[in-house]
This record gives sequence, C-alpha cells and structure tokens, in this order.
Amino acid sequence: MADNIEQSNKEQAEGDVGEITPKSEDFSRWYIDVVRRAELADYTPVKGCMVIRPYGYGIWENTRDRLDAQLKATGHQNAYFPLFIPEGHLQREAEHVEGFAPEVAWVTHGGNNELEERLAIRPTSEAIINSLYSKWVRSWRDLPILINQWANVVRWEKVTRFFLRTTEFLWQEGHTVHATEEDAEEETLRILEIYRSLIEEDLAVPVITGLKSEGEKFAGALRTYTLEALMGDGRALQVGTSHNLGQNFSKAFNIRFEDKNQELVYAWTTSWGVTTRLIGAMVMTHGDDQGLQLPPRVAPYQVVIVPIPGKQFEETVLPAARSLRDMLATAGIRAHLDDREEHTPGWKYNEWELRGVPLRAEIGPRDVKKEQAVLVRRDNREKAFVSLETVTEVATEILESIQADLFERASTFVAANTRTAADYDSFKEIMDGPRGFIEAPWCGDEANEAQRIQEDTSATIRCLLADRKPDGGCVICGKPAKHVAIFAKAY
RNA sequence: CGGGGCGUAGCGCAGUCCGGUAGCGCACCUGCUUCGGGAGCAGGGGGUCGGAGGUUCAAAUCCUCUCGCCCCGACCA
Repeated sequence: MADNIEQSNKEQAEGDVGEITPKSEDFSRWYIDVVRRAELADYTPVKGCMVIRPYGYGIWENTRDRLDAQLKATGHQNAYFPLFIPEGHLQREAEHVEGFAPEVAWVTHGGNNELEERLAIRPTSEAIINSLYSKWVRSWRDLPILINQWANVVRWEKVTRFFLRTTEFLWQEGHTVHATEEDAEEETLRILEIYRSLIEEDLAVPVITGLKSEGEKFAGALRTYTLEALMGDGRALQVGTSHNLGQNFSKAFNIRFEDKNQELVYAWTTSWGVTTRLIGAMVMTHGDDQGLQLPPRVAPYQVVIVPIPGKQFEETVLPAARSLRDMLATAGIRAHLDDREEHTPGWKYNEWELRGVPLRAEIGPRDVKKEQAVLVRRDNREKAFVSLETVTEVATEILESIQADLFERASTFVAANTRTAADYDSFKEIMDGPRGFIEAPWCGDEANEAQRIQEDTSATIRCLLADRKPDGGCVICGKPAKHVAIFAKAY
C-alpha cells in the first residue's frame, strides 16, 4: 500500500506530461486525453453533446472554408432549410423513415400546447429539402439544382464519443436534382472526388473509396459511395458519403419536370455529407504521445512564435518577435505570438506540441544579434536556423513538407495494415490480431455471409472496390465472388 | 440497450473496508529572483465529497434510488 502511494506521488511529481495516456497503452483514453488537453472539445451538461471549443472550432472553420470553396467552384450554392421536419414528411420515403426512426428526436409541444403533428429535429434533411424541390422543379430548364447546407443535425445516439459520434453534430449536406440518371451519378462521383481531395490533401488522412454494400448503404439510396479511413487502433472510420438517390425521393416527394420531349418525368436526386467527425479522424491519424499533430492546411495556428526572455527583452527580442509575426502574417501564414510572461519557453514548447501546431519559431537574444529565427518542426523536431530575410519562404516550404510528410506517414501505416485474406481462417486470424483493412473476394450474400462474418469477427463490409474484379471464391463461403470487398471493424 | 468500471478543489488522485471538524501533487493568487525543453524560494486562496432520500448523537465513508462519464458488446456520420 505504501509503495502504491509512493509510486503515485512520484508520477505526480514528474509533472503534467503524464496527463495524456500513452497511445499504445489505451488508444481510447489517449484520444479523449488529447481532445480535452488540446482544448478541442469538452463535455457539457447535456448528455451526449459536446462543446467544440475555439481551437477545435478553428480547425472546423478551416476545413469548412476549404470544402465550401470547392463546392462553390463546382456550381453549388449554400442555402438554409428548417431544423424541424413535420412527421408526415419524414414518413414519405419508407426505407428512409425506417432507417432513421430509432434515432430521431421529437418536438411534441410548443410552449404548453401539444402539437397536432410532431416535429422531428432533422437527423438529415432529405425529407424537408426534397419537399421544397417539388415546388421549385417544373421544367428541364430548372435543372440541375445544386444546393448545399451547413447545419447541425441531431441523432439520438446511445453511445457517444468526442467528434466521432455525438447526439448533435455539425456537417454539410448537399442535395441536388438532375434530369437524368447519368447526371446524378456524375454528381455523386464528382462530390466523392472533392471529398477525397479534401480529406487526403488538406487533412492528410488517407482513405479508401468505394461503394457501400446493400446492407450498409444510406436508407433510401440507390447507391452509396463512401470514404473509409483507418485509425491507429486498426478500426475503420467512415469519413464521408455520397449518395445517388435514384428516383426514390423524387417519387416520394413528387419532383417531376417536363423534359425536352414534353414528357412529365421524375427527377434524379443525390445527397452527400461530411461532418465534424473529420476532426476526430485527423486527431487519431496524426496524434502521438506528445499530443495533437495538425496538418498545416487546417491548423488554426500554422506557426507559433516563442520569444526567449533575457536582458533587454522589451527593447530587443519582443519587437523582433512581433515583426516576425507580422512578416509571416503578411506572407499568408497563420502565426501566433505567445508572449505570455507567466510561462517559460520550455513550458510553451510542450504546450504547443500538445496542441499540434506544425511549426514553432523561437527567437531569443542570440537570434536577434544574428538576425535569425530557429524553426522547429512538430512532426520530427528537426531544427533549422533561418535568416529573418528568408524566414517566410523557408517556413512556407517547411509547412508544405510537413503537410506531405503527415500524409506519407499515415499512408505507410494504412498500407502496412491493409491485408488480403485468401480464406476464412486467415481472415479470422487477422481480425483476432492486428485488425486493419482486409481485402477479400465476396459473393454478395448479405443476409447469410455478411452477418456471419460480423458475428464471428465483428468485422463488417466497409466498401466494395468499384474498379476491381475478384478472382477466386468468396472468402466466407467459397462460392464465386462478385466483388472485391474491404472488411474492417468499424467505429 | 446489456456487461464491467469510475464520480472527493480547475486537473490527477488518497481518504470509503473499520462513520468522528476533508488531504496530497500539479494548476491558481501575491512578492522577489528567473526564463534556449514543463523554473526556484516565501506567503496565500479555493471543496454543498455527482444528485436525492434514509440510518445515526455524528455520513465522503453504511443503505436505497438517481444522474453523468469511461471501457467491452448490439445500432449509426
């Protein structure tokens, strides 16, 4: 007993570093520790709902701005639809209601009066948006309609986790209407590619893209395309979906138009979304035992400047640090000067590494004399002494290099954890061991085979590789395979 | 929603078995000295022990109920 107390006192005496559980010891705890210590999010008095704190929200704003620009560039416009959906509207598409029913939150009263018709708090907006589209679409000349909405949605989840699954979350949802099936399919794939570039190039999170199986597709969709990322604990995380809804919703909501042949026909619709879950994916992909690691393109601060105190601090070092900040800002770099007097430089180094700032600039009395700054990378701690004359160019280059290296490192991990399984025994062995992605041929039998594999191994079909032809028999039953599937245990 | 664990100062915990005026480290406040990898000394402030009932002269501690969080399983971005 005395030993335990001594032990715990010793650990405490070593400082705050121990506040983050090592990644290898307990991945889930590590994730929660990083999210809280980096001040991305915190718990609230509302069960299942988190607050996204300014630093975390800054990441979301940068992510959002990048995606928004891409959507605008491809002809989409933003709009805003009601938070409430009348119950009758939600029920118009049968599969859709059934899919979402268990997780809808209902408004039953306005003030003290019970409502005649309950209002759903949107779990997604197909129902409300498509009902309006039916008013707006008359002629082929009205198409396509390309609308996106940035909004919050609510899904009554039983188990929640910061960013990955919360009762309320932020997202964008695009809803488009097209004249032909080909146009709708083209839109669905165009968005998939925009998502891929956002997630891989801006968030530096590698993904596998593909088609959802019938059992996993969006409720009411004809086809669902997905982007799947692999987390450090060997589990897959769906980070975006793009749905070709076919004519299911246009029929349910009566979206018809007169085509060039003067025929009244149903339109083709799509919907697609990414959420604040992207932040969780990024944390888990790049973080380490020191804490968070942010890709420069979405980091709220790309460079943090830590001035080193000494004699004549106010007269020499501090002005130099301010001027460095201004130079970086002028060059378009998001730079933050940490001029707090209550912390030592060493403390600040640790703090900003924990918060994932990609690049640190130190400037002290010696640097002022030499007219230089010291640049230190968060990812590998590589140090560079750089003349103030070229510091913005060098910093820009290093940030680009960090962006590329983060993606590279993550890709190496995914490649090392993507395995093929020739037979069911080796499949089970992988899922018992390191998990990760398993690529294997699959016969397409949902009811029996896909369920069996989940019961046996807890893996599910994450996606079907659209451009790959299977050779050999189904990994589960041995019957002729129809698809090459990616299996994994999902979040 | 089932199984397990945890709620004591901002954070991490001890104290609970065996009831008796709530403690430690870090953080915070004041002052001085410091500052190139989580500074030192001195002084100081802060807690309805998750919540509600109950037992008792007396409850963080015992009993009942309840809420929240975490982990593992079944459903979802």
